[in-house]
Order: sequence, then structure tokens, then C-alpha cells
Amino acid sequence: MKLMVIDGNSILNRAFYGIRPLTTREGFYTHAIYGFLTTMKRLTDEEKPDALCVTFDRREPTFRHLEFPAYKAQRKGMPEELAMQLPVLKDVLDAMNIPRYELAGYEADDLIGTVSRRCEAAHWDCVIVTGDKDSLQLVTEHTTVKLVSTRMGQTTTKDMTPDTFRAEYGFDPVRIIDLKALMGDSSDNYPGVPGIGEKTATELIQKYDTIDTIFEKLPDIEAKPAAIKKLQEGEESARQSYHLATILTDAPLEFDPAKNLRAAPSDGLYPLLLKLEFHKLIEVWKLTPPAVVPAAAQEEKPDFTVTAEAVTDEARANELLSLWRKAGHVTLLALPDLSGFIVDCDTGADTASSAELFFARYQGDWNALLRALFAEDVKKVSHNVKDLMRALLENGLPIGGFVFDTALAAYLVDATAGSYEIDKLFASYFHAELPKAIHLEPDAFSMLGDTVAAEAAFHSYCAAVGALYEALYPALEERQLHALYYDVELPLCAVLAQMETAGCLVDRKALADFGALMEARVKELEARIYDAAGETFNINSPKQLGAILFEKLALPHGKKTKTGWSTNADVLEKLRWEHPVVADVLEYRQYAKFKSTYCDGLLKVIAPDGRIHTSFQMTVTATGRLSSTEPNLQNIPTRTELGSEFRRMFVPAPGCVLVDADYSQIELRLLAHIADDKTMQAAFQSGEDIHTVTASQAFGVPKEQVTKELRSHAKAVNFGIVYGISAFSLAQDIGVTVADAKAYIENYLARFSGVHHYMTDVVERAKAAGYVETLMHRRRALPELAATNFQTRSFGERVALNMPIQGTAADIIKLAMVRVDGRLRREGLRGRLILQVHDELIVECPADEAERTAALLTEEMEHVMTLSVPLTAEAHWGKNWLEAKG
DNA sequence: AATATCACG
DNA sequence: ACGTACGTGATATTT
Repeated sequence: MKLMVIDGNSILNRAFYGIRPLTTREGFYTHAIYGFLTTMKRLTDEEKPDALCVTFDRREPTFRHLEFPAYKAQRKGMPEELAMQLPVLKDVLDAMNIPRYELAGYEADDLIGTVSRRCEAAHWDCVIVTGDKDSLQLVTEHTTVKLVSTRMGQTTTKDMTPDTFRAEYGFDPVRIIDLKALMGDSSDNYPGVPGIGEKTATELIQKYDTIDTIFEKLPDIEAKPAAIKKLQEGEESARQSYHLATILTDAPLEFDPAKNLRAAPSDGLYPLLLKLEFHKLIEVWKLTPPAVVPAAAQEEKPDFTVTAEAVTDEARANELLSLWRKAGHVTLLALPDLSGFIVDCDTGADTASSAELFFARYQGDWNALLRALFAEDVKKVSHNVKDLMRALLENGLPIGGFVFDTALAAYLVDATAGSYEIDKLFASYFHAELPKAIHLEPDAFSMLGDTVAAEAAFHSYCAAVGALYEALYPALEERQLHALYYDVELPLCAVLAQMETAGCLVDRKALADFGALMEARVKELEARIYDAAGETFNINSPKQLGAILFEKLALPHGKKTKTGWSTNADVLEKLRWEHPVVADVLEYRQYAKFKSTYCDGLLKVIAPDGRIHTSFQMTVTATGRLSSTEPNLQNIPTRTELGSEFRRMFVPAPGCVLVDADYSQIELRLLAHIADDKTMQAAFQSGEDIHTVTASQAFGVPKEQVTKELRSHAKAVNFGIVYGISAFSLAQDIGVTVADAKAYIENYLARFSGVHHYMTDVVERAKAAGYVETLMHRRRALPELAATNFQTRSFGERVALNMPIQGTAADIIKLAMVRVDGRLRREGLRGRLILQVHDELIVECPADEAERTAALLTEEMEHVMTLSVPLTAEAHWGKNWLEAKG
């Protein structure tokens, strides 16, 4: 039999500092608990112990404090963000029926020591989980320690048995005590023998085993005279330290290993994890709601057990339609293929819910019904409106009357939540569970077999959307997000739905031919690389490639390491002249990427109409940008000549052209505006090249003398500033020394004092408020700024700097899209937006409207907002995307 | 499922 | 002293 005992404080502590902060929507910190639970789960899966328990420290003095008042005196108390999680973790463990032990006057270590010895007495094996090396003294044939360490955000464990311990330290585990007695412990704040450090102490213990032997033999031991003198003077201190370092194994603890056998969690666990918003954990652990909901909880929940009416005849449908037109709004969910929908027309929260269901069994004219439903005069609240609109457009149906999208609203309220599915949102806002999710797929109803249950679930989802609307509407108001929501995000749904539906025509033949060319080059390079390596291997595997380059060919392995040696382009670029194979690998990589991601990848998603219909995601990025998936059309190559050939394959329909308009330096202009930097504003107002002006200012040379190199360095500095620069990274980027990079930045900030002030000010204000925002109040919460971990906090500071800039740029182009789309329609032009690439818009229009369309684009883009610097856009057009880029 | 790499703004 | 720029998504390999 085997028992695992976890050092609760140690593991919680590690999780707290090792994981980036995470809070519930209400701001309660949960990451330490999360980390603890995932670590515990991983280790129990690994070890499969029969029994499990956790020990905690009491924050009360122990015998060590009484005997040695300085003991742990330097240790700071827990930060508040950690302290608040401790009692909750204990609740979670209780709910999981995992025994926990704490005892006044004893540290967790002493309880672990006691537990391990009692296990041994009962002929059990014991596995200790801790991050504290002191516990290694407990290691025996039957007691092992899993030493947990967190490096670079990764938790790793090392199993310590008597053998592995001796291999590493060169003496027996129990001699850790003797070692500590000599070297002391700075974190526990006891001295050992003053002047004896880890190295000397280790050597002594390896030679003499115990401090008793050492002091007995003094002064005739093998050591430096100075060390011998220190030992003679420090014996008393060593004896006391020995005492302090000894973990007790006989604490008066009521403990029997057999009483810690693993048990099923209690019903309380599910609601508790729900409250902590550990949805992922609930999913991974396959937890299900308790069978019997406590009566009290049931009363709080909105009543979802209402019968829904299945509407089958036309007369009744028309009756309902006129009812809905009169209602302020209705809540609506539709199946993706429009084969069914549900409408909830509650007027007040306290009246009984009454939903109306429509399915294929409907007797009347289904299309006519849909046309009436999606007309402007039925005001609809829904979830993921853009997707529904796309389905409607694809079926030639209207897309009017959508007044609210709960997913979109929830995204504006918290852009970093990650998931905006109805059930997750409902759980997070109301701390209650929705009936089991049904997937709103075409066949959902017949597939499930249980039509009644499926309908009820569908209904409860619809009612949940209604409840979320009531909660989200005031949340938007409260955060001044009304304008962003109603003038930008919601109208954008229709624009994006239209863009996705339109898609972009591609030259399939040219793409396939290009693919064949890539294939040939890949094969060629592959052969050359195998030849150079003297064997065949998988070049796509960084592991195998690393073995060839750094072991077989013995190239200087580039500095970076993680789970091997890095073989990325940065590293290989530095090795380019060391061996001819390196250049081949770099080239191979490029062709392989082009072939698989862009040739094969794009060919795979060309629709029957010959066009590629991407999906624009509105609720993904933390800054407010869109993202593009299946395929991603926002990362089509352009930076290299060969890559930009792909853009030649994106073409307009016959008789049409592509018009491409992009903002010039939008992020730097926004930096000048937001930071209110007069120097930078003047540069933009003068219309001069911003990187040249920056170079001239920061490097103190006249503009005429700015060389290509200086300009490109200035450009890197400008980008760096927007991202939250560090001298190290800038140096890395432009290939100068860190000292030079540091000087660049200092000069820059001295010249651009507004930017300098902004950099400190925005972080300070973000720390006070807990979030940053764009000019349109789009918000990003920054719990990272409260972190004690340097790395996490630094990340938060860079984000605080960058998000208002990147996010405002996103606000601006989104608003421009809404305006451009509206004006194209109002003016009766036939051009339509088809793509957006962050600062670039692409319209497909009849060739004879190209000029007007281009003018319209730049005009609308430039006039979205009035800033302290001009906002400029440039447009070009041509017979393919590459040409249109100008 | 996680990692490494590389395409874009 | 820390470790080293913001925001994305797709592919291939490895666990």
C-alpha cells in the first residue's frame, strides 16, 4: 500500500509564484488553488497512491521559534493575494474528501515526518510531495520524496530515493541534517557554523558522515586551517542548528494511513469549482453536477422547467410574429443550418417563461417565416450574431433587427475570459449550472432521440441568453462601452458576415503550380541536407535536426535551450557561415512552410465557388483586434519576394479589381496622440518620414545625414517602444551591444519626453485601476500588475503600455469598416469589403468604380477620428492583391 | 495536448 | 538578480 502526503503550503506557494495570476470575474485570485489542484492531479495520476493527504502549517510559533527566536524571522508574511486562497483550498480539499492535517506548534514538515514514519510502521510506502529540500532527510527505502520545482512556468518533479540521493549528494539522506548544521539555512535564518558554506560542509559530511565524528576528531580533520578554526568556535551553533534542522517524526498527531484511503468527492465539490470558475477542471475531471440539487439552490435558479410550445401551423406563427413585433425584444437562438429556432418572448423576469419552438415539422412556408422573423421589425437578442447572419446571407435571407449579442457584450466586459459559450457565461455570471449542453447542430433534435430533453435544453439556453442580456446591458453602460458596442461591434457583425459570405477568389491553378515548384525545391534541398549530414532524418523535427547540427556536425550550439537546443531561424542565421548545410536548412524551412501552410493549406479550403471564405473571430484577442481562421488570411506572406507571390493568387472576379487601403503608421501616430508627445506630433504634422526623424532626434544627427542603417535602427526603436522595450531585446533585434541599445533608448526617451512620461504614467494608472483602456473605452483587465513575480509583473507593464495603442488602432479600423460598408451601399457602389488585415482593408469592386471606391476608402478611414496628428490612409488597386498593395 | 517554428500586423 | 517586445493561427512532431 502506498500513501502520498503533500506539503500543502509548499505546493500552494510554488503554484502562486509559478503561474500567472488568474481571478474570477469578481476579482478573487484563484491561480494558486488552480496550480495546486493540477499538480496534485498530475502526481496522483503518476503515482497512483492508495491513500492521499495534505499537511499545512499553522501560523503559530513552534518549538523552533521558542528555542531560537530568530527562526524564520526574516520571512515575510504571505501576500494578501495568496493568503486569501489558502482557506478556499482547504474547502476544496474537504469537498474532495482528502484528509488534511495541521497542528498547533508543528510545521508541515514535522507532520510529514510523522506521517511518513507512521506509514513505515504500518508497512506502507510513503511518497512525500514538496518543494522543500529539507524533507530529503526523511528519505528511506520505503519513503521517497517527489521534489517539485517550477522553472520557466513549467512544473517538474524529481523522484528522490536513497540511491538517487546518494548519487547526487554523496552521503545518506539523513545526513542532510548534519549538512544543515554546518552550513545553516538563510531562509530559515539559522547560522550553522559561521563561515562554513555549502561547499565545505558537503565535503566534510562526505568524508566524516556526521557532525559528531567531525567534532570528536577536531582538530585532526582534513580541512583548511581556517575552516578548522571556525568549526572549533562554532560547535555550539552547529549543535543548535542541528536541532533546528531535524524534522520531528513523533508529533502527537492522530493519524492512521488506512484512514486516508482515496474516496470519491462529495457533492459540494462541483458548485465550489464552479464558483472558482474552474470550468476546464470540471471538464477534464469529468465532474457532473450532483444528482440532487439542494432545495435552497434550486429556489435561486431561474425556472427553466417550463413547457415550450412547438409551433406547427401558419396561423399560430403569424399570431406570434405580431406579438414579437410589439415586444421590446425577443431572445432568439437558431440552429446553424436554420432548420430550427427558438424564440423567447418574456416580458418580465418574474413571469413564467414561454418559448416558442419551430422546426422542420412546421406545416407552413418555412422560408417566408424566416424572412418575417429576420426582418428589421422583430428586435432580436441573440448569441454569436455574426455567425447567424452569415448563415442567413448564405441562404438569401434578411439580417435585420439584431439588437444585442450576448457573446459580444461579454467579450467587451472581459476580453481575456477565453470562452464565451452560453453555458460557461451563465455559470460564471449566475453561479448556476445549465442543463447538459446540446450541440446546436443541424441534427441535434433527431440525433438525441430524446426530443423533449433536447428541446428543454435548447430552451434553457435561450432563457440563459435572456438572463445574460439583463446582466450585460448594465455592465456595458457602467463601463462606458455603449458607443463601442452599438456603433462599432454590433454593426460590424453584419459587415463581417457579408465579408465571410463574399469570400475571396483565388487562382487555383497558379496556387497548385506554385505548390509543385515548392515541392521540387523541398525535395532538392532535402537531398542536399541528407548528403551533408551523411544520413537521412526528419528535417522537420527540431530534435533530430538539433542532433545533426549540434552533435554530428558539432556546430556551436546556439545559445538558446529549452527542451534541447533551439534550431530557430535566429540561431541558424548566426550559423549560416559555419557550414553550408545551415543555409540549405533555412531555405528548406521556407519552402516547406510555403508548401504546407500556404499551398496545400489554402487549396484545401477553396469552396466550390472558387473562393476562400475565412472566418473572422470577434471575441478572441485581448486587445480588440479581429482574428482570422480556417484559413487565416491575415498572415499571407508579404515580407519576402518569394512569399509575396502568394498575394498574386488572390484575384478579383472578372471585370473587377481589388482595392487595397492601409493606414500609414497608425500605431505610432496613436502613440504620439495618446502620449501627447509634442515632438512626435510635430514630426507627423510635417509629413516627414517618421523613422528618419526619430533617427535624427535619437542619434543627434541632421536629417540629411541619417543613413539607411540608422533609419532601420530607429524603426526598431519605434516598434520596441510600442511593445514595451528592453535594451536586451532591442540589441538582439538589431544586432548591437546591449550597452548601445540602452543608450539608444535613453536618448530616445530624453528626446521624446511625452512618450517617456506616458510609459511611466500608464503603468501607474493601470496599477491603481486594475485595467487599461482604449480611446473608445475598450478595456483589458491586468491582474498581472499585482503579481509579486518579476516576470509576470513586467509582462503586465508591457501590456499596459501596448494595449491602449494596439486596441485603439483596432477600434479605429473597425469603425472604418462599418462606415465604408455603409457608404458603399448608400452610394449604390457595387464594391464590397472582403478582407481586413489589422491596418489594411481590401475591397473587390467593378473596375470602373475603382477610383471612386479608393477615394471613399481613404476618406472614411482618415475621418474616423480626429487626433492631434493626421490619420492617413493610402489606397491602390490592381488585378491581384500584390498589385493592389501598390 | 504540448512544443517548436514561422507566417502576418 | 530576475529574462528579455505586443497581438494572432497553422503545421508538423512528439508525448
